[in-house]
Amino acid sequence: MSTAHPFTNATGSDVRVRFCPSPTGLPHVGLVRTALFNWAQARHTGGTFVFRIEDTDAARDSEQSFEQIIDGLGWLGLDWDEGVLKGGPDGPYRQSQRGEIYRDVIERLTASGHLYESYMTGEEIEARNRAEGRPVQQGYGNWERDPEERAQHALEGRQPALRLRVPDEDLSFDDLIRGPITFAAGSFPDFVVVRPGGHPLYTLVNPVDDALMRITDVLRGEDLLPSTPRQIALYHALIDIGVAQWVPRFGHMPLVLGDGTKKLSKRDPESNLFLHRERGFIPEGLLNYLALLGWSIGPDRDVFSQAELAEAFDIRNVNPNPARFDLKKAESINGDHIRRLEPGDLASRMVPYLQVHDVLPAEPTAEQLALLRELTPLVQERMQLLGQAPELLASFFTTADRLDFDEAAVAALPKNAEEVLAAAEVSLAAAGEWSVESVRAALEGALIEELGLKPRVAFGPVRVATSGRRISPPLFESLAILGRDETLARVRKLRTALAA
RNA sequence: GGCCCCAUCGUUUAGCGGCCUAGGACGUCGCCCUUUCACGGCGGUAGCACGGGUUCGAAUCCCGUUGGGGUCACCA
Repeated sequence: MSTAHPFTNATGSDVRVRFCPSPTGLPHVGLVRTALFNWAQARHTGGTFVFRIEDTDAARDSEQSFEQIIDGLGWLGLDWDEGVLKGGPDGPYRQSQRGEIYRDVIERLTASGHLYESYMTGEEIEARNRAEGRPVQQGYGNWERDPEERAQHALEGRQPALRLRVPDEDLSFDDLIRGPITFAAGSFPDFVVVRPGGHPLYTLVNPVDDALMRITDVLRGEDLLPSTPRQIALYHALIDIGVAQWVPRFGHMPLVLGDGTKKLSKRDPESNLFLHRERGFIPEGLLNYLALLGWSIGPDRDVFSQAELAEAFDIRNVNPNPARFDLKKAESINGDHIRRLEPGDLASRMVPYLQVHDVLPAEPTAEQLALLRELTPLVQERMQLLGQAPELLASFFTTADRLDFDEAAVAALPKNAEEVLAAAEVSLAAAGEWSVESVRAALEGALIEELGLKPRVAFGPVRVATSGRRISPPLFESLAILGRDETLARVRKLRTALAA
């Protein structure tokens, strides 16, 4: 490796990483994982996290997608130090606003002979490969390095693209995750960096911005590994003209796979960040699970906070194997994090989910919020997703006359359900002060002791009557919260329904 | 096809030459707790792809095979 083109050896607070998505489509989990690992590396080293937007493809980029990415990062609590919406010394941070900067670099690269004009179209390249008996997949043959070749096409008055003249030497780098990797000289041809008409491409602007923003560690998906030697070649050119001082380190993170063996596709619903949010993942849980895709905080442990992640994370400990997105495990981790929340916090987080399902109105009353807070401990241990809250809690925010009984739950009731309910009604009506203990005493006395029923048979009908469901929060606690009148009304309602 | 990457239970991960008769978690199965569902507890199931080396000793190092994946745009 030539000493003229050194790699960086930055450590600690000199580390600079970046996240630079292209705003095309919905944020997906692979994108989030990339952001997360970059964030974690910056926070762990005490370095700087730069957030840049690569919107150089007007045909595919959208403002909506940009806003969704901002929304997603904000929701997850992945904050950046320099970049979009925040500013910094190297702005602007949207590539669509950096045209002047690229024009200048392109001019200097051309003047120094690193770029040359290329007039051949894709069809011409293919035709020539066929004519010369080369495999078409080999692509461009660097023919226009020869000024005479160029001149022929130029005469036709065409606009040239610009290609980087790649060095005729092996290109190696020490991948932070995979170790030493070498690409042999000649394994890729001179590539286009500027379209005819002057529009710069990703192949140029990505390394140029990384250089200008003095990025030290490029952490990205494994799918970009094959393009790394091209970027290093460009870096060498940028060092030659004084735009860059060194080549960054690279770390290629394993791909996130879908159900099969294939990369998680954007079409796959499991890849959609917002779908997970809608289903009730909390940021703590999703972040924790995503971190587990390729990384581990240590043996015998897999539930941790974002702060603990930052404390322990090191990109060099990331496992190079591709990892499958396992929704079951993700939900389990999420459930663990829900259990870690303060009840008051959990209650507030459930509100939007309850509103979507009309369990709560857009403007809940203080009484409703207090009731929700009171109910939270009853459901906290039986949820993996916030989206499960409406099903569990709906019956507490309605009245007997509007309560619906789940058909399957009613159908599964024992034959003597009506008799059970009658006994329950009498005993509950006669119970003294209404409390968890008095409700328990009344029901156990009437159903277990007097009727001699098994608890399962005894309490099932009462549960269905009061919650409308087969599954509910703990029964006695639920009844205590519902109150005597409401409880009795519901028991009577189910009795009537069964008698009909 | 060329180039490149990867290879431990179904999944994910620990393991960085002896601590491994390979550990954890999710899943799954059984049991306990229990008024449902959960939570929790206990126990079971199941893995180093294969073949050569190197070494006193290999899941760990090297080579090969096989398998999987990525990438080969005037997209990013």
